[in-house]
Amino acid sequence: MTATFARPPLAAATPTAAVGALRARGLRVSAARRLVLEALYTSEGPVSAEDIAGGLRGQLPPSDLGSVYRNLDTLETVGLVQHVHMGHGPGLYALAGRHRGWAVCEACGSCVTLDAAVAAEVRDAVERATGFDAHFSHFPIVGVCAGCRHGGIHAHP
Amino acid sequence: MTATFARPPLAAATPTAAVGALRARGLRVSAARRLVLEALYTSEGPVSAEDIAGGLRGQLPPSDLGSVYRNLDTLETVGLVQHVHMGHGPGLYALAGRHRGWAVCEACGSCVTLDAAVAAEVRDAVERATGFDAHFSHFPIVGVCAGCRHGGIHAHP
DNA sequence: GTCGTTGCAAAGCGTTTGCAACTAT
DNA sequence: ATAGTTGCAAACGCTTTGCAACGAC
Repeated sequence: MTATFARPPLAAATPTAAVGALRARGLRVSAARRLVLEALYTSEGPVSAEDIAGGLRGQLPPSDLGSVYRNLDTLETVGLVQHVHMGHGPGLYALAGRHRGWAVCEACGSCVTLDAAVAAEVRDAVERATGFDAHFSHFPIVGVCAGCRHGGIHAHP
Repeated sequence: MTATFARPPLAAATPTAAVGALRARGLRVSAARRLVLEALYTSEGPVSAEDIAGGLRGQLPPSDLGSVYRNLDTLETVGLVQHVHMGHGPGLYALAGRHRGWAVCEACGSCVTLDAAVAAEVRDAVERATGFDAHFSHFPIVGVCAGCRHGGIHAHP
C-alpha cells in the first residue's frame, strides 16, 4: 500500500499506548509487530526498514524484512507511523505525532524535525503564496542549513 | 550518479542552444542524446525516462531506456535538466530553468510549477522560520491545492 | 583513428507479494 | 477454532552497469 496520502497522525507516547491503539482496531499484537514498535521508540531519528529488520545494530533481535515492511505499512495505515524520503535511499520511518515535518541539509546531510510553531509558520507562508495546504512529512524541506550557509563544513555531493 | 545535490540550472531556451551547451563542454551530440532533449522540449510537464524511451506515445521514435537514463544523467550534470520526485513512482525529468520548483496536490494529483515570485516568497518564509535556504526542485511542496480544499473533487488515495 | 556513446542484457536496490506454517485471540 | 500474521522466497518496478559494437569528432 504505502500511502502517499497522509493518514491522520495518531500520537502514542509509549509502546504500551501504541499496543492499545492496535488492539482497539482489532489488530493483533505479535512479537514481530511489537519489535517494529520497539525499534521506532528506541531510535532517535527516522530509520529504514532494513535498520529495523537488522535490529538496529544489535540493540534488538533481528527480524524478517518482508514482515517489517508489512508491519510498517499496517502501523502507517493506523496512523501510528509515518515515512519520509530523504534523498534517494530507502524510505525512513518514524513514529507519528513526534514531529510536524522534516528539513534536510543537502550540504551536510543533517536532518532536523520541524516543531509545531515552525511548521505552522511555513505552512501559512506556503498557503499565502500558493494556496496549498502543505506539509513536509512525506517529502522534507530540502536546502542548505544556516550552519552550512555561513561557511560551515560541506559534505561532498 | 543521479545527484541529490542541486546543479546550477542552465537555461537553454531552444534545442539548438542546448546542443551548443553540450558541444561547449566537449560532449558529443548523438542521435540518442538529441532525442532526449527533443522529448523534454516537446513535453508540457515533467516526464519519466520510460516516457522518453517510449517516444512520448508515438510523438518521437523510441529509444533504449538505459541510454535515456545515462543521457538524462549527463544532461543533469551539465545543468540542462532537473528531476523531481512526485509520490512513489519513477523520477520525472524536465528542462532546468523553466521553473523554480513544484507543488503537487495529494487530493487531485495535479502538479504545478512555481514561478520565480512564488518560489522566492516561499523560500524567504522558510529561511525566516528554519534558517534553511530551501528549494522545491527535487522534492515538491506536497499538500492540498486551493481548489480541492474548497470542496473540489477528490481523488481517492 | 580515437574515444565518447550506444544498445542490449544482466544485475542492482528497495519494496511487494504468494503461500504454507504458525499463533494471538 | 478461526482468522490474522509470520517467515521465506520469488517477483516486482525503477535504475545502474559491463561490454562489445558503433559513430561523432
